Amino acid sequence: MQSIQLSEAQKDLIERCGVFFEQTGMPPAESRIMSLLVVCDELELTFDQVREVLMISKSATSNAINNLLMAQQITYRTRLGDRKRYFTSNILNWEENMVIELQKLFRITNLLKEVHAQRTPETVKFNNQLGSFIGFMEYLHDELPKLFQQWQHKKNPQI
Amino acid sequence: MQSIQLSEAQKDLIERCGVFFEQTGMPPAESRIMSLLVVCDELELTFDQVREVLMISKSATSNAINNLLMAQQITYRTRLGDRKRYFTSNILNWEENMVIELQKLFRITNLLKEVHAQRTPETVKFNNQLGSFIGFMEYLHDELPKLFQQWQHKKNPQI
DNA sequence: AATTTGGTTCTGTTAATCCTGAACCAAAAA
DNA sequence: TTTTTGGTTCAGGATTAACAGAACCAAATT
Repeated sequence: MQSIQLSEAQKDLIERCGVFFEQTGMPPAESRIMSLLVVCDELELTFDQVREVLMISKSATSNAINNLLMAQQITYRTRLGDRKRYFTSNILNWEENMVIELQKLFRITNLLKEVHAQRTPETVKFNNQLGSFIGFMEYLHDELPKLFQQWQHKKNPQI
Repeated sequence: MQSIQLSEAQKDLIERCGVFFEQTGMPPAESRIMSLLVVCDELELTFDQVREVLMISKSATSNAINNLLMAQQITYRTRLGDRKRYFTSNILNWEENMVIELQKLFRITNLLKEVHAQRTPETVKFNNQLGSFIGFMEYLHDELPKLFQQWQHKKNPQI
């Protein structure tokens, strides 16, 4: 098995990115795998390369990888005549990811609409402020896709 | 102690909003307090009202409230000649909150810049895509405040 | 001075998370 | 047919999180 090497700087960066992902609620092993796949020189790593360089057990590696696959955070490809899977970070498919994250964010808007609808009419100011917040969320929901298109156009003016 | 009443619809809504907050990484008790304070008819609740209606212990209430205060998710006011604190949701100060959330989001941009800076020059396409992602995050960082201003202007055209 | 109020802090329990190591398995290779 | 490869699944173990209950405390009230 071709084991991979990391510089001290890379190891440090993986740990720090790992902490970031942990702070977003991702478990430690998954967080490090995410980080490893963007930091290391190799574009794709096998199960065993991940396991070895991160020094985690096979079962932890298996579960973490499968969770990341299900969460669409990583992908893999295969090669003809080779049973191994070659895993890559999905961070560069960030357009899709961002859409998913935004959908999550806007779930709160729907809940807040329910809250707004059931509130006592007594608290006029509170209700108005809540309505205003909901309004802004809906504004964002409409405008963010446009912002994305503008950015694409700025990058590729010919389109 | 003036204990508060909730309709069945309100109880259900509190649980569902609570689950939403839990999914963002907030502990159960804190999640329910957050939800209670936007759903219930009263604009402000005391320590004991929260404790009683949510059926949690004094210590759990104390810790949850103090965590929410530190995280700026709730606030309280006091009344002259009254030792109790009256807690309110800070969700309507969402402008500030959104700025804080965005700062968190952009912490990943800084990490990704470090990743980009240390990457092997061999992987040209990957590096370019990473650079492109960073570019979009920085674009968002610049444009989101403008979007917010546009919305305010749309709401209050006289300003 | 004793009690009540409005909490905080400490200790212990339960429950959940995250991991290891071992057993296991199917497909491929020897 | 046996062994190796590339994993998965299962049975615990360690750590951490979240809460309850009780003791505690200072300020105010009686």
